[in-house]
Amino acid sequence: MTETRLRFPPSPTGYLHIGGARTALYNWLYAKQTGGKLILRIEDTDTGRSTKESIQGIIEGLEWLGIDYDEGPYFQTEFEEDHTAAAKKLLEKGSAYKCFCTKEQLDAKREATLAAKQPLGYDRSCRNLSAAEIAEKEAAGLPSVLRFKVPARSGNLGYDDKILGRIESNYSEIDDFVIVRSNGKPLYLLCNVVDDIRDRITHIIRGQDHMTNTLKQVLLYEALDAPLPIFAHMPLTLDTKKAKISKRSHGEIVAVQFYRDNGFIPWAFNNFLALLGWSAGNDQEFYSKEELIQAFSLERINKSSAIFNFQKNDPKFFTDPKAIFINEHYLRTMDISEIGAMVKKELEADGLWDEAYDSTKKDWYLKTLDLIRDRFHTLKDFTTLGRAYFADDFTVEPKPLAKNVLKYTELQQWLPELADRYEKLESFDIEETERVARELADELEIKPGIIINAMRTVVTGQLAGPSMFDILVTIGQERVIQRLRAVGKLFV
RNA sequence: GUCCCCAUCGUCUAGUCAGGUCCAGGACAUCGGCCUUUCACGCCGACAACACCGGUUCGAAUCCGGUUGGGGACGCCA
Repeated sequence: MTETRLRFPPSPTGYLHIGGARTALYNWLYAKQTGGKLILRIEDTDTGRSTKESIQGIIEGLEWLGIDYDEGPYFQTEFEEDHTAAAKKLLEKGSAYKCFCTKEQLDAKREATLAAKQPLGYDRSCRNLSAAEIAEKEAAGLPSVLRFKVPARSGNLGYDDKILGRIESNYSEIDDFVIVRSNGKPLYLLCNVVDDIRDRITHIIRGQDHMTNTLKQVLLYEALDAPLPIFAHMPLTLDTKKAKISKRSHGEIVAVQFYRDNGFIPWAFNNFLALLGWSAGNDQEFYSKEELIQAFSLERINKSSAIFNFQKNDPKFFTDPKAIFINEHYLRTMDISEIGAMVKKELEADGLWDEAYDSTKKDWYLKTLDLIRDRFHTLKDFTTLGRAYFADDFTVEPKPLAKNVLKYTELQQWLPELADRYEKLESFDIEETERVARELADELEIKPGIIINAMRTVVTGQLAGPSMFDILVTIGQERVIQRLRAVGKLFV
């Protein structure tokens, strides 16, 4: 059996978005599963729209996701000779012809046919120009494009799609498409096929928006005497209004980079993406990398498009709730040292990182993360909601401040009193801190909850968190005492 | 307009190819409850779908036809 060879060919006209990332992921999964190769090819022939930043963004995005490739990145513009040679071959063998129709003429015709509600498409007026006519036009200096000559056959052209099944269309429906611009630059339809032939691509997994291209490209493979690869057209990702997701209309929320910058765990995001349009046929929803590679299959990719379920300005979910749910799952179940490495980057970025967390305080660091990670949603939460564990300059949130502190002015005496008692403790552990706090509440004849909730607010700034006495021990005697004594400044 | 593709809870989906075990299963979200010093987690429960109409059949989510709906493509973009 020959080696499977897949490719991911983004056009660098914007950042890597979730649809592209999913396409890359599916190609990657299939390559891994079959022991094949994945090739990254940057399709930059649209020089007007391609940008360096975009290329960089795509490469970084793939790297963050952990989608690695075996060859490339290749750049399509570097293979212009191949494309031109193929165009020449097609012209010489009569599979293509020169067309002298100008853009203006074509635009006018298109409008007319549209108005007449006729099928759009080139009217083939240059298809049967004689050699003399062509020579005459060229002598007059008229520019021309090269068009592919769709074979004059009756019946249907088709191919077997791995996801959709047999796809067919009548030859009469296929347009004589342009393969070379008037400036001599070959176009996508041709370049893409020439590159795939050269790169010996065996499987093309791409979006359903390419289906009409595929019919044309099947003809190109035939004309170029190349074997046809296996095609698989994936469902598209749509927004909640069922419109195709695009960089332009949705903004950063559909960019892979957004998820990196908002504290997603890379594999969690892949896991989410994999399930958006594919399932193994059972109820499993969390997959390790190895499990997913093993379980993945082209045949089980859904035919119908999937909706990326995010609501603009949703106060509770900043993106698809399921994506967040999956991220939370990994956040709580991954090996704590792996979490530690990821949180390290967040702490570093915020200037909260202490080198000792990698050495003498490593044990404390990992235990603390383990203690607080249960109620977090993203990696970002460690430096925001969890700031009080790593620094003294955390903010006290208004809600718990009002509810748990300001409501009881006596706390200005009670908490310092508790601090004094804590200072005398020889063993600052869970049992002792709890005993002392409850004892004080008893003496004051108040509910322990008042003391405990006030403490939570003063010590962590948060309304909610882990068990209070776990927190005290984690934050440490000295810091706890300081924070309890400073309660007064919250009342001003 | 023309061609192509698709159609199960709000969302992701299982079940469709090989019709009965499906008055349709799971997950997220939502809403209740339990647990709890808080909030989460966890657990328990509720809500919620076979687009419609015909046909085939003893029997249809499943097969066939049509309708409707949605999407995609129709560039000297990729």
